[in-house]
Amino acid sequence: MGRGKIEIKKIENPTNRQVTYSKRRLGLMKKAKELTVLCDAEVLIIMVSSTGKFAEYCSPSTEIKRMFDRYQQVSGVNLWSAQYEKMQNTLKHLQEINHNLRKEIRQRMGENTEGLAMEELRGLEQSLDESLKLVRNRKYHVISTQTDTYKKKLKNSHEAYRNLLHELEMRDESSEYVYLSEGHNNYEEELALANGASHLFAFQLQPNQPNLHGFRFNSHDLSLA
Amino acid sequence: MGRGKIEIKKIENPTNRQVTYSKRRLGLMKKAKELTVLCDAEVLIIMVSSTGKFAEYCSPSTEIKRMFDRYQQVSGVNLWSAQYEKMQNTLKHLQEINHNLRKEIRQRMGENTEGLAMEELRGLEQSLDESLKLVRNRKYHVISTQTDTYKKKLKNSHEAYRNLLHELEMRDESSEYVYLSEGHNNYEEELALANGASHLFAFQLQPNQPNLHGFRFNSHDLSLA
DNA sequence: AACTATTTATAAGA
DNA sequence: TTCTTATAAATAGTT
Repeated sequence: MGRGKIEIKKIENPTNRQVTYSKRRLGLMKKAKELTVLCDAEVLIIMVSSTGKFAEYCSPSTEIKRMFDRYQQVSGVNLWSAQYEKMQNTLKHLQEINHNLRKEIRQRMGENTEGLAMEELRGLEQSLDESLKLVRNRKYHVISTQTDTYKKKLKNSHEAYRNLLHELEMRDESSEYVYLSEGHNNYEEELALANGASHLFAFQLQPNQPNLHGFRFNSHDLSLA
Repeated sequence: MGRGKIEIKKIENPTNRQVTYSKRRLGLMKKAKELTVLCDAEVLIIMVSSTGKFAEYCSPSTEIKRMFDRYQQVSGVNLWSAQYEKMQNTLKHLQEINHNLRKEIRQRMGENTEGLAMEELRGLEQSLDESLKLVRNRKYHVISTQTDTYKKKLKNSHEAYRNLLHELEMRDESSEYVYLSEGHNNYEEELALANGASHLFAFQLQPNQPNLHGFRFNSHDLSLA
């Protein structure tokens, strides 16, 4: 349809090719629009020229995403299958690991041990025994550190107090204010009060007894997966 | 381009519309093919008729998926961002949970306890103590069950053996075969042999000593995430 | 589905 | 690029 008939094969002259592309691209778009209107159809065209230029036509009231979704359904080709499957696998793997971790925690809490063989039970017992020792060591370390700190603090305030008292006595021997220190010479009692954590000492006295009315170590939330 | 000029508006007669759709669909395809060949371009057409029939054209050497990916890049529209983000969030959530679970396991193994407060340490210690008791109970239960089983087995075979021996003696008082039973009257030894698990007894004798050269309870693989 | 009068698209040239 | 125009191609209405 032009001044002369042409053979349908690649136009070698790049300029000619470009010109023809422009003209025919517009022609194709026009035809697509007409089809859309005349026949109440949905049309999606995506084009890339040999120079890499994009062009698209999408019939009004048609969403590209929806079009592709429907295309996927009809063709049975899943365009995202690669990415999707990859992510799905990662997800599955994570959930599996998660499950195993929860299982291990449960076993380390002494639950679900029915399926364990004798050797595994022995291993678990040994591991728990070692862990308990480590935690106790850590606890004693924290206790001693805290105690030292409070002892020093108390000693310092005691000294400051004595100095102050001494100074007052020196300054005003006939003062009406009398500071009585006898009632406060119980060192342990003052230490506990300064500490503000009386249970800490109760704990020190019976370090292996479970604290039935105090804090309990909670498992992390096991709600997901 | 026909016997008469037509207005570009929806063809109300359904039969006519369908016929026109068929004709023009083929025309559009042909144009697309020609464009592809003449201009060395890539073309993708997806069509849906008003009756819901799908049709597609995709230039050779063009993959729909690749075309679509490129389209996304150019248009900047991420067509499956919703899905993708949702999965990404799930992944992130799972990894977080995973991290917390590992942290709990490490703490239950007595590691990474530096960050724990006094109360948490006490709770952890108590939990480990309870768990250890549970595991030991379970172990003793397994041991006693196994031991009972083997004792019964051994008793049965012993009886069977005695019966056999007795029968032989009755049948043939002058037999050349003499069964000596003295060497096998060590009950404990036979039990251990029947058990096939001599370490089990070693373990029974010192149930609280770590087994330094035997099985160790292993943590699950912590390689991922 | 085939025909064909007519409209439409476009190749080549300006 | 855009316009022009001769001509090829597409197709509306008919059979």
